[in-house]
Amino acid sequence: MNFWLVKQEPSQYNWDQFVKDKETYWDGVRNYQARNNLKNMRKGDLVFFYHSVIGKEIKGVAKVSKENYPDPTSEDPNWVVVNLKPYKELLSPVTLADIKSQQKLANLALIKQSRLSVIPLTKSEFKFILIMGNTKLSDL
DNA sequence: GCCAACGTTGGC
DNA sequence: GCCAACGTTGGC
Repeated sequence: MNFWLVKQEPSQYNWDQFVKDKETYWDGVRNYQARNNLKNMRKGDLVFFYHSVIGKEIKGVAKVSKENYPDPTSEDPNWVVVNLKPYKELLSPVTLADIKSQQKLANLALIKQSRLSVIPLTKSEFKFILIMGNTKLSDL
């Protein structure tokens, strides 16, 4: 299983809307590095949902429910989406400031490449952030 | 609201 | 193929 983090501005699409929708396709990725990460997602992978600009915090965990397919919002076959389902809300959201204060997380692309919107994480990074969020997952 | 970082575009 | 100009993202 692999671990990821996706970013979105909550004014455009936020965690609460995602929970209401029950499932969504993650569209609008127009960056090759982020696109390549989308393509590497496998069904069942766990994905942090991060609110950029407003809040700047990880709100919850999503699960990949469908692997990459062409982005229905683009004519260009280069771009793909995956389907995500809400899996678990973090008991306490983990802020960017929290993450920056942790030496263990200093190598996260979230910090190093602030413009990348789809980011891979290691299992230990993922687990560490879950602990920071006071959240346990039964299948980890 | 500003600006640094970075990706993309287009002229040469 | 290089690089300047420009646009976008996102933290502060």
